[in-house]
Amino acid sequence: MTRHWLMKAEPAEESVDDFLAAPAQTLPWTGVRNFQARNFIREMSPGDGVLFYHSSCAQPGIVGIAEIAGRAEPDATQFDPANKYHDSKARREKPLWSQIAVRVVRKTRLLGLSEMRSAPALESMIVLRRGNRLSITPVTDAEWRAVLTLLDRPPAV
DNA sequence: GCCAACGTTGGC
DNA sequence: GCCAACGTTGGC
Repeated sequence: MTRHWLMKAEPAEESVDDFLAAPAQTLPWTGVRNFQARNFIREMSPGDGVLFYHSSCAQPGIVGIAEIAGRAEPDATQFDPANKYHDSKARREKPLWSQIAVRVVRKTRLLGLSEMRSAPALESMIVLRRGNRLSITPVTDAEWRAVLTLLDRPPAV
């Protein structure tokens, strides 16, 4: 079954443009170090739709449409002592964290956080809930369609 | 830089 | 298993 997700990236680390510039517009999504978000990665299937979100930046919001391009596999960065996401508790034979290939399909206009909050159709989105800090959240079919509709319109805020 | 909110850690 | 302290996220 095809599902939909919202995935947060910090553009200073990896932006939607970095994905577009990569071979096949695809990069592994690494560095997730939260169990709930990791479990979502493990539930993903190739072809799932992704809302690409920029966070911790001047203009937080949705900036592109992407899709899952592979299956969950061990996150390579957990084994690398030189990597900032290194996890000393992880073992090759017993990985703790997962990564997955993500392909950016296209950039969109910025659907800013404030515009998202002001759209009644997006009210239920987990990413908009108070105190939410999850970097990966499931998106319902209705929310997905509502976002695509909003993206086709000029900015409302 | 501030701060709310949440996850993780570790003592007991 | 409880829970206080601490660390992190992320918008502003």
